[in-house]
Amino acid sequence: MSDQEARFAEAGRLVRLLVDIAEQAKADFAATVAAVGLPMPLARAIVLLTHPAPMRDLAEQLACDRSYVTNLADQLEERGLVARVPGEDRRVKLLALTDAGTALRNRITAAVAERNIILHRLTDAERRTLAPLLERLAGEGRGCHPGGTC
Amino acid sequence: MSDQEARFAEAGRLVRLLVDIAEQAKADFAATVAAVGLPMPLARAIVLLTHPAPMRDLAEQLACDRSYVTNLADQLEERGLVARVPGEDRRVKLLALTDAGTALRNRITAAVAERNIILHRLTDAERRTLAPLLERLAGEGRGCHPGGTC
DNA sequence: TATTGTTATACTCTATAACTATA
DNA sequence: TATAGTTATAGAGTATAACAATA
Repeated sequence: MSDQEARFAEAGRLVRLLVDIAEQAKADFAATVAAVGLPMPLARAIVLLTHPAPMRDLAEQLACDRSYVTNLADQLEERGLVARVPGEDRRVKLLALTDAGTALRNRITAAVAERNIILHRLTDAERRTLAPLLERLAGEGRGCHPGGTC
Repeated sequence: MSDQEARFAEAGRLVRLLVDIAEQAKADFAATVAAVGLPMPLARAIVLLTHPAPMRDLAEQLACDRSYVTNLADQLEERGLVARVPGEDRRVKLLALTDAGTALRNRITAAVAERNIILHRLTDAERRTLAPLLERLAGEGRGCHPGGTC
C-alpha cells in the first residue's frame, strides 16, 4: 500500500469514527427525549425555540419544508407546548413556547448536557486540543491549510 | 457563568460541531451516490458487500430488520447489482455483487475517498492528533480517564 | 408579483407479525 | 424448537403542489 493509499484508508477510518460518535450522540439525545415522551422531530423543534420565531425560520434551521413546520406546530400545540402568536407582518406566525414548553425545554437541555459524551470521555486538555480541529472540519475560521487540496 | 457551566456549554458546542461535520460527511456521500443514480439505503448495502454475505449479516451491519434486507436485496437484484446465491446451510442466501455491482461499488468508494473531508481539511499531523481523541470518544481502547465520570 | 402559512396527498425508509423451509 | 428469509401491512418522517391571505 502506497503512502497515498494509507492516507486515504486512515482518513476513511476517521470519518467512520466521527459518524459513529455523532450517531451515538444522537442516540443519547433520542433516549433523553423519549424519557419525557417526546418524538425526535418535536424535540428538535423545541430545543431550537429559544425565543418566539417565525415558522419560516424554524423551517430553515431544521432544513425542512414550511409545510412540515405546520405539521410540527400542530403537534406541539396539541401538547400545549407552543402557541402560534401573530407577527407584525400579518402573514407571519411566531411559534412561542408556553410555560409548559419552556419547562420541558429546560428539562431536556439539562439532561442532554449531563449525558454529553465529550464531557464524560475527554479531559479539559483534550477538549482544548479537539476544538480547533473540529472547527476546521466544520469549515469555520479561515478554511484550508496552504498545503490542502480544497 | 461558573467553571462548570462553561464546561457544559463548551462541551455542548463541540458535540454540535461533531454532529454537523458528520452530517456534512453524510451529505457528501449522498451526493456521490445520487450522482450514480443510487438511493442511500442501496448504496450503504453495496458498500458493505465486500464479499458475499448472508442476508442476516447484512441486517446486523445495517442495524435493521431481516425483512428490510429482503426489500433491499430485491431492489439491488432488479438493478442487476447483486445476486442471491445459495449458502451451505440451505436456509441461508448469500448476497453477492455482480460484475456491475462490483464496478459500481468501486466507483463509489473511490469517489467517496476523494471527497473525504478529513483528508482535505486537515494535515497529516492534525489527523494524528485527532485519531486518538476520536477513538476515545467512540469508546474504543481502555475507555475513560481516571478523573472521568463514566 | 412574491411570500407566509395551510391543506391534501404521496413518497421513502423501516418495522411488526405471520408464514415457509430448513435445521 | 429455533433460525433464515419472505410476504403483507403499517407507521413515522418528510416532501410536493395547489391554495389563501397578505405584502
